[in-house]
Amino acid sequence: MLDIKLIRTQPDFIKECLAHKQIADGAALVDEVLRLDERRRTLLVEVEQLKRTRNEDSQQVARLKRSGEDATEIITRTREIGDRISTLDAESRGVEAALESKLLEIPNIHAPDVPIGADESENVEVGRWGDVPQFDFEPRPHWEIGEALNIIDFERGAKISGSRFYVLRGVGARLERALIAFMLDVHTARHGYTEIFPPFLVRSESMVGTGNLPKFGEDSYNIPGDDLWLVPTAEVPVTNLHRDEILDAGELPIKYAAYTACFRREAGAAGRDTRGIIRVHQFNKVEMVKFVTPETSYAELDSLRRDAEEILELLELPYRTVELCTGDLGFKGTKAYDVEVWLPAQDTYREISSCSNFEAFQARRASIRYRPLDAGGKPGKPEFVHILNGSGLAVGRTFAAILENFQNADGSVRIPRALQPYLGGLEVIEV
RNA sequence: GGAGGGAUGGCAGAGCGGUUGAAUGCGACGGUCUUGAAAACCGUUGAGGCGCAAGUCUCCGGGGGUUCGAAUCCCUCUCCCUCCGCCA
Repeated sequence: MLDIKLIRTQPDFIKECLAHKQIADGAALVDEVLRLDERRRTLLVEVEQLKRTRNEDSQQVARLKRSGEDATEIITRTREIGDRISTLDAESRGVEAALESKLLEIPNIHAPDVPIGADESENVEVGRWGDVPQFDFEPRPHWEIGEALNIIDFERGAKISGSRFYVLRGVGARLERALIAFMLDVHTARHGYTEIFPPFLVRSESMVGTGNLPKFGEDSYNIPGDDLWLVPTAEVPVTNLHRDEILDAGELPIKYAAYTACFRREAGAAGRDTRGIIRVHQFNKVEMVKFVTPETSYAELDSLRRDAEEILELLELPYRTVELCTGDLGFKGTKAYDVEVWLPAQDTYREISSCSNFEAFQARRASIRYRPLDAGGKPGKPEFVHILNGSGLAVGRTFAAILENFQNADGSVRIPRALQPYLGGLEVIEV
């Protein structure tokens, strides 16, 4: 959520930012917010004046009654004021609710240095690591390798749960578990994150806090009778850990790493990535979430991205990192990097981590603040923290990348050295 | 699932429907005293909206209601606790 004061004072700037984000009705949205905000403040002034009068009158009633005098006249008069207040309050609540819901639909604005662009084709590559493997045979896609090794079972996954579900078995199941443990170990032991194991079901409020509701409800699975949602990412429960809290400046930065399964309906993805485990309804992911002071958030974004990249380096997987242009930045971010792993069979890099700074966008929605210290070290007024998050990494896609990058001509797959201890020393997966 | 009890400021804990945004204690911060510290004493100490400001309004788990007036009464939701049932 954006600061209403910013919209009020710089509406044209906001409209321009929304246009860069390719938001078609951005200007109309801003105008509607301005209109509602104006109306809200007008009502507020009027109703507050009436309430003041009522408060004074009520105290007058109290005085009269105490001294045993008659108060019926003033009570009658105040009753009318009360009715007027009820009417205005009702209208005020309506306007307030409308304003709130509009505000929740307005995307975040981008940081000033983000490249302007229409879509992902205008993202800017900012780094590249590792040598793309050369094969003296035609590299096979991970779904073929996985089935041949009898570690991925698509058919039975579909039987049990439908399309875009799969089953891991044997070494496959263990590899998945190994990756999760490995990633969490690196982030906690080397990168200083605190491990969190959150609930996989969250309430609507939590989804609103991170920006997954009200606009993107179709993307997630909802449990209708219970107002619960299956987490689309650990970002949702972990960010909401500190909802409605005021943190001490000394606690920041707070860095959490959490594994969860992630559930996504992929409603708009019909026909895309239908094969393999790149795009499925349930996948595992280790997520990093940071709560930081505003001055440090862009430096924290850089280190967050590095923390994700280092996992790939330790796993010997080639990747590149792109900075998202305004058109690809999405709803919540001010600035974001995608880390993309090399997938030989697709002959391309595919997103395996997305690292974003949201500045105060989520903090404002979820009311997560901290108490800054002034020059003399005294605690001041609460301010919103900046929140960032990034995948570290998408486990299923890492699994696929390992199969494809380390495949041998005979169908076996080499296990990267860093992962071997997590697989009982296994060096190669063989048929 | 059934039966009860509860939710108040950073924490603990009062609060006959009428100067209660809220006693008191602890904590924190500032000061006095001290070579320094402790103790003692004094003072300060919630959040938000509108407003240039003075100020004003709102908030005692959330929402709604009764009333001239609600932390206090009523309804409802959420969460927590105790007992029973069920259960990995």
